[in-house]
Amino acid sequence: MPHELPKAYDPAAIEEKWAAYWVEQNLFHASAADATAGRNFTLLLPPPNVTGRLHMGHMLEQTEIDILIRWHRMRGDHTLWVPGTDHAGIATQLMVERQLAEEKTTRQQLGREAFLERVWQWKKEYGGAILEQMKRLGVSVDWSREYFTMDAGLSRAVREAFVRLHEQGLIYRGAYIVNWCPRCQTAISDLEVFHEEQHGKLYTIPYAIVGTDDSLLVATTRPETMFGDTAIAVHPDDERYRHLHGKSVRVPFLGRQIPIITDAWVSPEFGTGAVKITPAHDPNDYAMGQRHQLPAINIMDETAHLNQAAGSFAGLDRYAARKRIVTELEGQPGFSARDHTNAIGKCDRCKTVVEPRLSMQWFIRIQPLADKAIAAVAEGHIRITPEQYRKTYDEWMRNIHDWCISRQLWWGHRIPAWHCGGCSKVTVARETPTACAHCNSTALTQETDVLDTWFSSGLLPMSVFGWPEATPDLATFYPTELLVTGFDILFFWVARMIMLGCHFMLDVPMPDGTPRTLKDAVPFREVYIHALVRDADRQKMSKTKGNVVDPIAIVQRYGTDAVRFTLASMASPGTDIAFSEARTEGYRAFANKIWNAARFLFMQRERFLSEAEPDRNSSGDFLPAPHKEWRVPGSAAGTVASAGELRLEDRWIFSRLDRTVNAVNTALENYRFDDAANAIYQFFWGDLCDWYLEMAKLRIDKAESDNDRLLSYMVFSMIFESSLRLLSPFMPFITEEIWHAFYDGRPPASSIALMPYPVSAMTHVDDAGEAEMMLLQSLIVAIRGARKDAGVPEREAVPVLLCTADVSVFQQNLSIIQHLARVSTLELVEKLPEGLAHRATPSFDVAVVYEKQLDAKAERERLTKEIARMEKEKENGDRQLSNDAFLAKAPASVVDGLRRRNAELSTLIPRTRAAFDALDSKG
RNA sequence: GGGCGGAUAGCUCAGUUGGUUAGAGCGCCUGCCUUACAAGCAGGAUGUCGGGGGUUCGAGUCCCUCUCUGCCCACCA
Repeated sequence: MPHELPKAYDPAAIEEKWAAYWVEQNLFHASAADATAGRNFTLLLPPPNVTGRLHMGHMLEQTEIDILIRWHRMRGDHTLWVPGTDHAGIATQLMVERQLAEEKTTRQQLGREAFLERVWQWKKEYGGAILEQMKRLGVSVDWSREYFTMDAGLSRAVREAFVRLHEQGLIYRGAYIVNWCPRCQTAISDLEVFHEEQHGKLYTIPYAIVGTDDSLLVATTRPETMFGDTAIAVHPDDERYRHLHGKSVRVPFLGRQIPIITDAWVSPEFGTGAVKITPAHDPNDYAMGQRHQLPAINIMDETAHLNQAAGSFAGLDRYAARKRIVTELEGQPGFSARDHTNAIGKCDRCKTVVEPRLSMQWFIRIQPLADKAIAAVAEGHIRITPEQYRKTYDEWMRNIHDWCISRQLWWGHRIPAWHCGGCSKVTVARETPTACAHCNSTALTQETDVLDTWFSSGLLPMSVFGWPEATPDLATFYPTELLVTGFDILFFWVARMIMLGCHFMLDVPMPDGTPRTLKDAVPFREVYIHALVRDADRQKMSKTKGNVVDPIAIVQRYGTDAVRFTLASMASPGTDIAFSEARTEGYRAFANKIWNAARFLFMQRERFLSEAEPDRNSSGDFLPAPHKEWRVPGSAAGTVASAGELRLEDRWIFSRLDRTVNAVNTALENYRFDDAANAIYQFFWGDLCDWYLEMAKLRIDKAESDNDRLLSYMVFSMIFESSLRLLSPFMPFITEEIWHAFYDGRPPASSIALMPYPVSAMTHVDDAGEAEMMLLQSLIVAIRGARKDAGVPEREAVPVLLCTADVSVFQQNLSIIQHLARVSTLELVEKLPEGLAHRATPSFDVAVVYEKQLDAKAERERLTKEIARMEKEKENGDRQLSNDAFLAKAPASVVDGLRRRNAELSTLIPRTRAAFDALDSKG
């Protein structure tokens, strides 16, 4: 019995049930086969790392996506949301390595094969956690399409992409200086390095000049790299060093001779104006080494310990070496150290200081890809919202460097390249080759490096639909419509998807066989960058600060719907979200409000013998014609209209709903989740519950006719049902529960999520009705206020005197006024007597008759303020209206509005003043 | 070093192309257990819209400048 809903809403009691129901029913499955009607709305979930636990950022992202997805689905679009997880190379390997460390072993001891087995095992055991958490949030993804970036199909796509890029000459291998993480023992891309200001020292070190007793002072922050020095550079125009051009110096400790060279890159102002050049350990030095054909001496191993090239310093860690060098140089003439702050690069994953290191790596020649990616956005094939990020994207794309895609890890897609033992050349192939492509030797060993994780995720919009096969899925769902993601992976992921998608998909013909252009090669047509979720004090959430809010915990406390609504209502574009539990509490109260409105409805339902049974609403309009769509079983004419004339409040609430529906749809079109949420909130609570429901209550109790009773109940029913559908994308759980109860076991669909979303053509907007209702409301509010001033007990009905030019609206709605403002008699008078609690408005003056005197002091204060405010406003208005320039230039509507308001004020001010004087005379 | 954003009520934030009285939620004050809801109802207080200057008939909104504050990018040892 639905009307026996518990008094307070308990989300825990229903959410698990519906979450499971949605998954079991495979409710959100979409296939290429049923893409017949409506347009496609396809979207990829940014795949969380297998190592991940759900955090507030995920929840915001998924809430926003789910709102949009549910909205589109209800609007009749062919909607697909594809979930999956990312193998997250470094992060996952790190996780398992830690586990091994606890067992006092290492991956090296285990060996590659066994280690990978361990990782798969780990993945099987823990990798699904985040998806399980997502299920709890009720996100409407197509679970039957769940993927993992190392699945066979996706791995095949990775190999295919690699081979093709290689064939096209866009992948090359070579020894270049890269960012090396000595802890992870792998190369990482520029993006995986973050810079941090660090207080260090700038050392000045004397290098003996060959053939003289002098020395050249060289400034450096990294003395330990001196063993790899192959030159000292000065600016060609630096007069201080002109005499040294062409001379040599000796590297301290080693005595090795290196030339003094000139290069305009050197800035004479910094340090001593002489800079040591270490091509194997600094990107700038590397570039200079190239320009001057300098040798590069690698002095460190992969753990950043010095090697044989460092002479007696060999074996020392880079920092130990620095310390010893400084100790040994201290006291030497010319040596000095001063404080110096500079930004140093650290590994994104493990925070270890990155070592620039010369090593053999694989790269993508990025420019040709970047060109297409720039064009795709510039030509409007991809829209970026908020727009400010478009510039960021553009700037990054234009300054892009070749992408180092090889990683010296074990967990990941192994590079499909084989080294030949015979000719030592490389064979790149889709499947394991039997012989070297160059010399036919069979002595092949596969490349040990794996690919950057982002290489595979960059292919996802294609690969999840079967690329490189020309599958129906690829034809139907590519390009996806929208990508919703955080700013932090704009370059890592978004940019890569655009580059790879544009590059490869241009070669895939359109479903009708015509060649594909950039417009349809893009992986998505729109990118929406969502906000960052911070804590209530605007601090970034981080484990170290201990301020991380666990979404699941919050969800358990307040209900998923309340948390979702909180996030939506705070998600205004371009601003971070300060997540506050106080706000969530407020929306839990909102959920409770919805719940109780439902209880009210169900209670009333019991009172009607023949229940109103809403028909399925086929057109999607929330109420294109209520008298057609809603039948009353057993009634003669069987329509709402036949039950009686719609009253003012009925017309008004239809009008308000129509506006709200319009506002919500418009807001969602523009990603204004906040506007959408607020519009619904305001309508449901402020209009429907606070006013309509109260009016319906007394009509149902005391209506003059049975028809009118039924009518008010039915209107409330309809509005309520439409509100549920309107709310459903935001609060899927509670709306699902109540909606099923609403249909009492005979729902028109298996889920409210499959019902049409309310749309509005603004045909129910009733300006006159809204104006009349506003007048009625303002009278009720004025009486309530006056009652309060007079100290009337809450429940006591009192006589009220009203002075107004037009009494019709009040007359027609007398019973509403009497009940909502607790009025015993409403008497129309020419002039209000003095000394009563009183309110003046432009349209009427009203006073309550109550013997207890009002608090004259408080009343005087209130009126004084009121008069001052109005006088100031009038003054401003008068000034503007007497200004010819204003009259000439301002639009007529503004001038008219001001005139009208000023006219109101000129009657209001004296009336209010009279009330004030009346108080005065009473003492 | 370059770029982007923010500063509006005690707190967290809205405020469309400049246009009449700057809004919401939470918090606060007062009164109510009114048979949907005390997670509620009703009433109420609160702002020199960061400072200064300018454009305009009119500026929270546009321009300049200053202060404070986030964030991103960057190979100067």
